[in-house]
Amino acid sequence: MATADAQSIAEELMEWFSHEGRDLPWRRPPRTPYRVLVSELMLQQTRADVVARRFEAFVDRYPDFAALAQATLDDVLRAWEGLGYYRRAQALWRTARVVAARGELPVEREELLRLPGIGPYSASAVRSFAFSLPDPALDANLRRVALRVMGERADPARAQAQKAAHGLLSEVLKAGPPADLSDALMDLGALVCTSRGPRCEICPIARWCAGRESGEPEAFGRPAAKGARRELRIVALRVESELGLLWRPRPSKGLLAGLWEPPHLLAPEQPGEGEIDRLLATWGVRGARDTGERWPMSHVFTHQAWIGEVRRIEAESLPPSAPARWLNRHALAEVALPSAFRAVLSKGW
DNA sequence: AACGCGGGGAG
DNA sequence: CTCCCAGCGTT
Repeated sequence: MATADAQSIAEELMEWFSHEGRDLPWRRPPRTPYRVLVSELMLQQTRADVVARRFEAFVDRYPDFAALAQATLDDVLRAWEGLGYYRRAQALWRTARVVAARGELPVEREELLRLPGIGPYSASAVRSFAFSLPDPALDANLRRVALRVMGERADPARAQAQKAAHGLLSEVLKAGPPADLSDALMDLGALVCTSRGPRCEICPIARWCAGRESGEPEAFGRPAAKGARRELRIVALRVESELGLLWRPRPSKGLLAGLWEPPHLLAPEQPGEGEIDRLLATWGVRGARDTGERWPMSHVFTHQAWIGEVRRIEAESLPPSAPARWLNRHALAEVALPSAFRAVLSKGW
């Protein structure tokens, strides 16, 4: 993005914002650090129009850090009722106590990040809205707008995508009043450059937008679809000896906790033969011979899908590395086997 | 990187 | 109904 483009984008945003910007309670003067912080905590994962109905009652009851710090947590939680994510109310109250004791809200990013409930977004929001510093607050709106302008397909949650968005928007915020430009970018994301059904025909910065030029602006800047699970390739081994099949218990926490598993490899790409050999060595298998027999297996979880094959291996009847064990037919019937690995037992077991 | 955490608005 | 929202803290 050329400096001249950042300048032009800033000018168009300011012009558009002057007549299309939203009138939101926390934007009205005085835009003090306290009011900014309260609004930002309320706005975490909560739409602006919902917060707009609740903001004034809260700051009327607790007008400043001192008032909030003196309240009991129970009272603050009651004032938060209906807003959800009640942990935010506790964090705000704790931060108020720190600030009331300290005197004022810090300006430095690192110091803000140490306060309860203030993460990367809120720290930047305080700096841009309360102190008018060119520090883009990368919420869902600003990420989406930036990634569409850049034509960047990356998942907005990824660090790499955020770095790119930060670079572009820093330039824009330096080309005008950072607080107003941040307001404008938020409103653009909420009213025009929406997650679904963006209205490119009325967008003031469409001329600079690669996403619009591509003809599929919706394809950029959206969170990875919930249903779109990660696909992993799997090679599971049916290692046979005269004593049975090789299995071991999985860790007691996490996916399929405590169930039993056979030797297998999971990776985004098909594993190489060397990895199979190392896997067998790790399990303490001696005299392994690949029979060449293979059959397909697949399993779909909520968050990931395994697609691959089972390979039949023959090995010597020597003790494997703990906690792996040879399980005969009787033992296999006694332990818990995830259905994901049932395919290992087909073809004769 | 992936979850859990509330509740509501929009399509 | 599903998707998504001015995210953070924890693992």
